[in-house]
Amino acid sequence: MINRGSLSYAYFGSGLFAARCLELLGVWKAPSWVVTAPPRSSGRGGRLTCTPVGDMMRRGVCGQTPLIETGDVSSCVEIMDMKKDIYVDFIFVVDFGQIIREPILGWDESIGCLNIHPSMLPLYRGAAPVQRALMDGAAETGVTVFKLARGMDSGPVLLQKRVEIKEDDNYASMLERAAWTGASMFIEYADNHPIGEWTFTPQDDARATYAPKIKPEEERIDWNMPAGKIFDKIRALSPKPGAWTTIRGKRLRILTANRMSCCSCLGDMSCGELDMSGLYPRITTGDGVLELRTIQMEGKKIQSAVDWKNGLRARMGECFA
RNA sequence: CGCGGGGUGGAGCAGUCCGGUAGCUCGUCGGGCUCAUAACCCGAAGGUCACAGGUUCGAAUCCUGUCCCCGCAA
Repeated sequence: MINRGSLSYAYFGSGLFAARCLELLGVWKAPSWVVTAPPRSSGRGGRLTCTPVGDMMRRGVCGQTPLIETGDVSSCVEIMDMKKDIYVDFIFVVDFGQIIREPILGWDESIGCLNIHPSMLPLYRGAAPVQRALMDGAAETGVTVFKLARGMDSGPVLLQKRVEIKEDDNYASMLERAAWTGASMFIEYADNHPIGEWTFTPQDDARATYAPKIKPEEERIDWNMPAGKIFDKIRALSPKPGAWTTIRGKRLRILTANRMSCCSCLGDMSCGELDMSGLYPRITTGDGVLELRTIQMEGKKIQSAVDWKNGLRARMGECFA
């Protein structure tokens, strides 16, 4: 049974994950209207920058779909008017960045607000579920479609699916896989189940864990940590905002690295010390050795660690700080 | 007008302060050594030093303007 023609939804989203989910859902069925955060002064020179969702809408990915940009959904008159003018069966709230309160939370003539969250709720509730799962070195995470309730990411679950985390995955690749999995899962369900038959299962709050936003100080690498932990941090923050260290007083971002399988015994080298003898630079950690693959020096473009090494004119025993 | 770094042979960089025949690591091509090699040795090609103007006997280097790339902070 396909009821593709009868479903309608509004879409509230701001970030990258929101933009990607919207893109995928839009192929299936375009939203009736979209809400995102307003452009804000950002980036070099403080120019106005749209959210990824706002940017996407401006590029015409959703055709002429109306777009509302507001920093305060709860008291946004345009949203109230839109809701009156264009009926929707539910609202998707994805990676939106604002807490949904009354009156919008109470707009549940049919379904209310649905959220796509890239984790196996009740695990990793909060702002940075993908990054936290990667940082924890998890072998899998998931994606959940649930109904918004008052507590953060605590509402009853409609759909849920596991997503594998591979050794070479990072934040970007996991975000993509979660968006793809979440959107396909939802589309398949919606195409085969009339909205009246959608069933929700409460979360087990006792099992809940939290994934707080990444704080800037967490982005710095402590070379005294074991190689595995550092590796996970690099993946979790790659490509943005990037885990970093410093050398010669400048910031060096590490986008990709490898754990060295065997030769984790570089004699008496100290933590953070560089070994430039191989093709790729290697660095000693608290436990084991990491091989740098892709880096970015402050003020420079992203480059292969090989290129960086070639131009570095490295001295013996140089260290990251 | 938020702060700052950078644009030099195919790649990454040094040289710029104190103007004077363009250098390093790597790659490419040719040759050699080797059972062999991403290893080693020898050799070669390849650059309007972002662009425009100015100062000068002479500018990658000093002055002025333009374009492009990037980091930080918000």
